[in-house]
Amino acid sequence: MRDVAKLAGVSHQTVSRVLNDHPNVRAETRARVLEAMRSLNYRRNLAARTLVTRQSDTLGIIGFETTLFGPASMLYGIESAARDAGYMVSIASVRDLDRRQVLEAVDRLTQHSVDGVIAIAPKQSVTHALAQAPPSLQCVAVGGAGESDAAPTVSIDNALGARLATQHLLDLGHATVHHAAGPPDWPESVERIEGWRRTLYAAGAQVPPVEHGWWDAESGYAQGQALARDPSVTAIFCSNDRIALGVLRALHEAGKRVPDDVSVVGFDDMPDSGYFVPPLTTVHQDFGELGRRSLALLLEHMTSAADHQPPEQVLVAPELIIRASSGPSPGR
Amino acid sequence: MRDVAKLAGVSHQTVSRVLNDHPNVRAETRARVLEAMRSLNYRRNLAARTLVTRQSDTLGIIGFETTLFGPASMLYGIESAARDAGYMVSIASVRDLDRRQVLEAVDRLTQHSVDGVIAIAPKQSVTHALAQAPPSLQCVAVGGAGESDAAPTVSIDNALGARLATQHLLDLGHATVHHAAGPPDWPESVERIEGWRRTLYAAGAQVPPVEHGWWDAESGYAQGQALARDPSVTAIFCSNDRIALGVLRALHEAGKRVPDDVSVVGFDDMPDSGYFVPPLTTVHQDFGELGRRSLALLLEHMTSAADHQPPEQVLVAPELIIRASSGPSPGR
DNA sequence: TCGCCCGATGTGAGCGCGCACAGTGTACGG
DNA sequence: CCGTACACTGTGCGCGCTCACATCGGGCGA
Repeated sequence: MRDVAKLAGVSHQTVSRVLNDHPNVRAETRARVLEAMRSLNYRRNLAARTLVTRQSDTLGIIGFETTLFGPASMLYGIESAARDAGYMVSIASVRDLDRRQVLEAVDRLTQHSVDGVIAIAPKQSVTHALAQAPPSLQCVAVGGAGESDAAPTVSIDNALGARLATQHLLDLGHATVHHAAGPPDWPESVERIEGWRRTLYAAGAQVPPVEHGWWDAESGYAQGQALARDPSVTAIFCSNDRIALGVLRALHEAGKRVPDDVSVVGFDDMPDSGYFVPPLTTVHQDFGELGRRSLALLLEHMTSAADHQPPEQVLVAPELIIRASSGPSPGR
Repeated sequence: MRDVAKLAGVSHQTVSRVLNDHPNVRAETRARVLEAMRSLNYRRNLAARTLVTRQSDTLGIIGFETTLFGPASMLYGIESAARDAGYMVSIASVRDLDRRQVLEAVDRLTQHSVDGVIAIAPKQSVTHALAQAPPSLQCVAVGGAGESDAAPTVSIDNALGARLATQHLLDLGHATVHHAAGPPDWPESVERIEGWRRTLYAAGAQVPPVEHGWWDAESGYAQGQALARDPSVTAIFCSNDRIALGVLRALHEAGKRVPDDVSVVGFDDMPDSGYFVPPLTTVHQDFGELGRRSLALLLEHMTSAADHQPPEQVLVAPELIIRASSGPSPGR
């Protein structure tokens, strides 16, 4: 920077002003400085800037299961929104969502002086842990938990999605809708169950028992095999597309035709779910939007850190995508 | 730090020594300093450290299509290996792989003074761009291109994978193997084609013409429809699992049974490919290993920056996973 | 004409660390 | 008894930048 100042014939402070777009610099001077910067191929040292301003223009992301499509998409959404806002992002992945690991991740990010943290946080333990973070650090949770008491949250309206799926199947004439659920300790899973249950209840339909599983096709396959044995099952709402994939295979192997004998609906709208056999009716989540909204929320909280509003909560509406896997009830 | 020094009754330098594990500190002194750090809840300011040491303990990752399973897995592999090695990672995603965007990403990372860069770089344009990065910045490319002239590279042995798949089908008695390829300008796709072609050639089998497509199921579906029309097709090697998914659907809709009429083999071993209908025989890539190896290679190059070895190239061997989608040739 | 204000620029300090070097005390051999 | 060696600790400095303040000069109203 000193070299630039010397070459442009100004003081280092004027260079700094040009760098930071201060208004009170004569246009000609600014041009001369810019020219000097270019010819010296100067780049400012952000570490020094961070040292004095105490802000790094870097955001931290606490990632969980980021190899899965949903989290990976959120990550991408956050990163690209952050770039547009002039922020860099650093990642701290977490193998499990227990308090210790989350706090450790927050700590690593803090050490590297991030200005804020977005946690991909499908379980409540994360928001709880986040509440223990230094209060000067703004945190936002994105992903799972609807009801957050600690941190501001952005999530999909899972209950709405479940309602859309369930109602769609009821409208097709199915007497009731069975559910292949995700893990019981994930709020996303729980909220989808609730949405499904309430919709059935509102329609006066019988509410079948729920089997829990993991989020993958293996679990869906197991649940599907059980459901295929029950002849009264004509419609299955699956808690995500991977589970639906397993259910589809189980039904196929049991000789049940989809959608003629049984209708299946998923959740997520994974990239290729339109090419399952048959193409899967599912609930589309806009993960990119989720990322963008969470970034916006974080930035908002960062600028107005003084006034302590109650933690906000943003819900993003999902959308039902109707494909071939759902059709009229066979009895109709 | 000054406060810690005061509380422990030592100088700031001694505190620094404790922080950096210098040997020449009396055990008792070290304990006193550590105690002071704990009681003041002291964390060292890494920005200041970076400023003086000129290294940030941060690595940059240039990401491309990180919502897909493969890149997302590499990202995760790199990140977790980096954490174990004491590094933080920052991400710079890139929408397209043209030189400008890649250089821009390198620039952003450089500004934030990363110590090295790993590029998830399935196309050669990236390694070329990487060569233009400041020579002080160590770069490693991971993912696609076998033949790199510029940067050290870690990639899957695509040709080997293709050979395993093709040979497997030939061994089952198929007269030849058709190929549903990926995009023609991706080295991964090209190398798989080459491996497939060479295997057929070595076996004296006829080499069918190749159709190119994108990496998704939609493209596989289109290719599959064309292949289903040709009664001589009994075996199809797909350039990835998503293409295979589309091919499976096309075959199913055309009334072809898998594997009775046509065998299908994929590439990637995506999480749920074992639950396709039927479960997909495929070539397993260890993306996590890829990430770890690339990190190791980068660190190696960073420590011995002086001696300019020719750019290394690491190949990771894939593995054939045999499932139900491949079986004996119907004519046999 | 004088004084005042404001835009444009320069000066010095210090952010929190690690490095080079200078000290201090203790042990040991001559 | 002194000198040397070594283990341990302290002192100043500067990394590159921004902030608060000082300075300078010209335009404008009284």
